[in-house]
Parts: sequence; C-alpha cells; structure tokens
Amino acid sequence: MAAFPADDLESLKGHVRALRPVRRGDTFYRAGEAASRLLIVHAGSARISLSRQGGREMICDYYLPGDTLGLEALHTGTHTATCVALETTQVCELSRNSLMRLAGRHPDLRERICLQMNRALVRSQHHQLDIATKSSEQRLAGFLIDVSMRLGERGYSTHSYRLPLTRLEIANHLGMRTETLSRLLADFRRRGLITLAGREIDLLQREGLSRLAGD
Amino acid sequence: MAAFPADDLESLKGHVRALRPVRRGDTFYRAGEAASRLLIVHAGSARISLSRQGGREMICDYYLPGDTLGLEALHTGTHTATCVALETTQVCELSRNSLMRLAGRHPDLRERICLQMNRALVRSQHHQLDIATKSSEQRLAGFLIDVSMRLGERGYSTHSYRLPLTRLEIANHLGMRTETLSRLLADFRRRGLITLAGREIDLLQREGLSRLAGD
DNA sequence: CGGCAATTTGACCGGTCTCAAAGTGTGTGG
DNA sequence: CCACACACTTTGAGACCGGTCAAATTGCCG
Repeated sequence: MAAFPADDLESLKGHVRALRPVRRGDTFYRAGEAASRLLIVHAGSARISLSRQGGREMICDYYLPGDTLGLEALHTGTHTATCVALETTQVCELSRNSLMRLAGRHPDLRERICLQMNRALVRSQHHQLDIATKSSEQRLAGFLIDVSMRLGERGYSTHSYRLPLTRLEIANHLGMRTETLSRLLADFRRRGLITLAGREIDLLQREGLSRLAGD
Repeated sequence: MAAFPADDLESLKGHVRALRPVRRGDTFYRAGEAASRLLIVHAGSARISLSRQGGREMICDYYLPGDTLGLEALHTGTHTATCVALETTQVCELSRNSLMRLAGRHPDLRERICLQMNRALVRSQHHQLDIATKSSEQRLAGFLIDVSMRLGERGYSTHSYRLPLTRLEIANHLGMRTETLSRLLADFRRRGLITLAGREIDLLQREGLSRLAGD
C-alpha cells in the first residue's frame, strides 16, 4: 500500500481536515456503520479486521502513515470492516461528499484512489495465497520482511524496528495462535536470524529470512 | 461479485467487442503480462490464480457470467494474476483505452468499475478470514453455499447444480488437499447433507450446511 | 477400447492447536 | 515513585486435524 502522495494531499488542501490524535485501541469505524469519509493516516498506525459471529476475528491488514483507511466502503457506503488505532495515531479526514465532488474535476485523484484500492486488492490476494500455501514459519518470516519493507518505503530503518502489532495481533493476522508465534520467534532467535526484546526487533539475517519466507 | 448491469453494457455498445469462445484451460491473461483490456464474462466461467515460484499456486476466485476480469490490473497496467477458462467460455472485451476515455464522460461507469473492484476486495478479505479461522469442513460447507448463491443471483437453481471447478481446483481454492476434500464430500454425503454424482451436486440440507459453515 | 487424468480410500506422520501454568511488562492509582 | 493488578508473553505436554505417500477405482476423450 503506497503512501498517499504529498502533492496529492497538497491539491486537497481545504478539503482535508486534520483530526485530533486518538490513542491505542480507539475505533475509527466499525463494520456495519455508514461510511461518510476516507481517513488518511498522518502519524501512527491502524489495523482493519473482519469478524464472524462467534467471536472469531481476523486482522486483514495494518496501515502506516500515508495509507488510506476506509477504501472497502467507498462505493457501497457501508463499512465492511472495523478499524482500530494500534498506537496513538493521528489521521486526516476527507468526507465522501467532497471526494465525490472532487473526483469529477480531478481525474488523477480518482486514479490514485482506484490505484490504492487496487493495491489493497492485490495485497489481500497475496495474503490469501500465503495463508493457504505457506507454513507458519514461512508466513512469519514473510511478515517480518513485509513490515521491514513498508517501514523502509517511509524512510525508517529496515533492519531494526519496533513491531507495530502485539503478539496476539501478529498471530491473528498470520492465521496462527500466539503460542505458535511465540515458539517460532524463539526459534528464529535461537538460529540467529533475529534478536528480540519485547517489541524491538533486529533482522540479523534478512537473506535467511527471505529464503525462509519462500519467495 | 455482482453481474455487470445490462443497461451499462447497453451504454457501452460500440466499445465492447464480443470475442470468440475459448475452451477449458485456455488462458485469458497471465501474471506479469501488460494489461490492455477488461473482460466481461458473457457465457461460461473462469478462475484467477496467483502462483509463487516453486510451483505453489492458489485459485483466488472464480467468475461467472456478468463478472469482470482483469480488475486487479486496471490501474497498474500489469496483470498480477493469471486467468483461465473453466469451461467453454465467451467473453467481451473493453479496451483499457476506451475505458479511460469513457470514464471521463460517464461518472456512473467509473462508479460501477470501482464498485466491482470494491466487491472483489471485500470477497478477498472474507476469503482470507475463512482460510485463517475456519476448519476445512466449515470452508467446504461455505463454498457450496457461496456457489449456490451466486448461481441463484443469475437465475439458476440454488438447490441443484454442476460444480464449476474440479476437485483439484476446489481444494486449491479452499486451501486444502484433494484427499481432504474428497473425504469431506464423502462425509457430507454420508450425513445426508448432499447428494453427489461426479460434478452434479444437490444441496439436500441448506440449513445444515449453513450452520456447518459457521456464519 | 485404450490410456491417462481425476477421484477415492487407507495408513501413517507431523505441524498446529488446546489446555494449563509460569513469567514478564505496563499502566494506573495511591 | 512505588506497588499492585491485569494483560501480554513464554513454555510445556498431549491431542487432533489435515498433509503425505501409496494404491485402487472411476471417468473421460481420442
């Protein structure tokens, strides 16, 4: 999911409104609610999740600064997922009405929106592939690399970072149990692939992890 | 994935070109190829799949008459998935150029395209959820219901139909092995939930299957 | 009708899950 | 600033689902 281009935000000036920061766990929107706006992450991070009756829930994806929240609901008008802040997070809002009005005048704006939706679709399909065909170990290695790359795109270190999700959230996102995740992390550490202290992680052997991830 | 509305096709007259039917196994496009057009299924069915080096591949979704093929590539210009006919299938093509040109003049056309992409995204996320949180049995029950509903939307019987995919393809789509699928189908039959002869299937207890599917 | 692909069935194995319990952080209120 | 409570994380033991390998059976197309 590429960042929302800065020049684009520029052209939206006057239509985008910065909201006050929210804290970890606060909800941006819930599945079933009417969707009235698009949110753009300014600082912090967020996750979207789906849930089934019965309590089972899954974190479909996570979002970093520059990413757009609420795309799933853009054209239906109703949210199909729930979006929650992962840490203290600030977003800007763009109302659906302004967006619709602007879309007519700015072909490149709607290009960008569609492009982001496109990327979300491709990401989702690849995650499907991973969950269905890879082992837990491969998925975890892939995840560590994925986070690293996305942080890298935003100018942060790709080698050493703070995990944006808790163990519970990571396990859930990868379709495994926290116990399994914990064991795998311990294993990676034992093999010298990473160092780990709480949420702080160092990728000691990117190559090794990439190879493990299996593509 | 809703069907492409008939009145919309009407308005596209002169821009949409019917292609000659292709047979089962023929490829509409491959991952990596340049994307120059959108395809709309007229008769028959198709599937899209992703693959990793190493041969592992996954069928992400399947498409029935009225569905649109190639959405994943609409804005990047390069296909990220491979699309293959499931049976003798006829599609209509709409070139990307015409589409871009038309999009300016027809706000509702781009609404529709985005809406379809939206639906594809939501479907993909839900499939993620299913693969990650449901048992093989639940996924299979859910799949049988899903096919039934999609056929129903198109005016076919929801009770009795011909499976659009082979066992291998179904298993792959659901993230399990053909052996597992075969055993589960045998089980469903033994329990009186379905009858099955080759690809012809009857859902004897929709309710039971729905309950099994778990939501 | 022959041959090959698709499907089914069986036996066994292994990766993950489940249940349980012990550690480790972390935030809040006193 | 400390201490307590509670959430998060780790570790262990055992069970089970689904995968793997192998072989028999069925079905389909030339």
